[in-house]
Amino acid sequence: MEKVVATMKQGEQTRDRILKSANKLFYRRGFHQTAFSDIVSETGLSKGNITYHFKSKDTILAAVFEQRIAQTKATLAAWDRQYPDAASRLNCFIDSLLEGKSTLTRYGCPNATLAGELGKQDEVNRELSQRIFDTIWNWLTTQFVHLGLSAEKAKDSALELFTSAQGLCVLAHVYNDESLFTRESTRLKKLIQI
Amino acid sequence: MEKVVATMKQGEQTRDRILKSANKLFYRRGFHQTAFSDIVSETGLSKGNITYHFKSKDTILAAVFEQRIAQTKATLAAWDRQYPDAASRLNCFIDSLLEGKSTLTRYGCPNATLAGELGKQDEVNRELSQRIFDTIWNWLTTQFVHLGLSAEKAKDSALELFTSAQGLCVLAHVYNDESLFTRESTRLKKLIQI
DNA sequence: GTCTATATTATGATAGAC
DNA sequence: GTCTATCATAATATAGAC
Repeated sequence: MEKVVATMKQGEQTRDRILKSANKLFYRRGFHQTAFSDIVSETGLSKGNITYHFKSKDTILAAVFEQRIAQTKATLAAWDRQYPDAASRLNCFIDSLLEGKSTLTRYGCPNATLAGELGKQDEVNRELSQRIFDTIWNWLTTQFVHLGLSAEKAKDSALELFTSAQGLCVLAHVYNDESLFTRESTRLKKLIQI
Repeated sequence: MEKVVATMKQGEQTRDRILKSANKLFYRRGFHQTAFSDIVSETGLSKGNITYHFKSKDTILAAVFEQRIAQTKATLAAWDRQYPDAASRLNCFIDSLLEGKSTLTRYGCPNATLAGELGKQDEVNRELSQRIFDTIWNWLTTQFVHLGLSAEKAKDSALELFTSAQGLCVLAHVYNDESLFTRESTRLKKLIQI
């Protein structure tokens, strides 16, 4: 989970601030459309200071990926702690789409759009995206197993739910229409009725 | 449809050649990752000549969009002419995914990835992507109506099929695993059984 | 650790010869 | 209509003062 700011040293805080801003910008503008100067504006730090903490833009990207992977795992672990039953946990997944629908519509899925931009040529970045997707797919599969499905069937159900969610993000983004999320939520909820 | 090269004037042929190369590059590398010099290499033309036909990179992009919209309409119209029944036409849609699975896995859906890259800030480009998506969604809806569904239900079924296809493209791309297409094709085929 | 200033490249766009 | 050559700019990366 996220460190409490008060317990961080100054350099650590700065590093964290850079990462937060970069993550936001890479999501909202895209990686290549985010210039170094954008990160300067967003953080309020100097270019030199940012370079002190990350020697290149690619280094920032790698750190952003690591942060996203950790964040994804943390979120899923929190749901696991909060809800003892798989049905409620799967509900969390769908509800998180509905709660984030406004942003997801405006900018698409953060992981899919970044993967789409970076995965075309760079194999390394594609694999980092894959790690995030794998974390989610495995977690979904585990929940369906808890609902009583076989390993095989659970993975299929997880795939169906995951692809539906991703497809929904794509269409909502292209149409700039967040009502697609509520419109399809009924069907999504049906997928978790076992 | 595409003009026959023999009937084109020289300038028209050049213009067409630029468009074809740019479309390919924008798909495989992304718009911002495609430099002017890449189009020069791909076409074998000089930079000056390309500029003569399109005054800027954005002008090329706009023309690529128009070409894609026309191409999408042409493909769907061809299926309409070739197959009298809606079931066969919907089969064409699914089969086209399977036939293109290798490229779709490598680079994602050409329209979704371009929309993901360009739709984040530029409203105009998002709307051009939307026109392509709308062409497809409307066509799918029409087919489901022909199968006997009400206008409302047909649009829902079309949405489910379309989102599934898009989600599939996202996951296959991230996982670099084209077998996901064959794996999910059974479920997709079920969606067109009315 | 943080800043300002500079170097280096590469990109999109233009000018002008043929 | 097509080419070569050049310009202006914007972006990443680096150097060095405080």
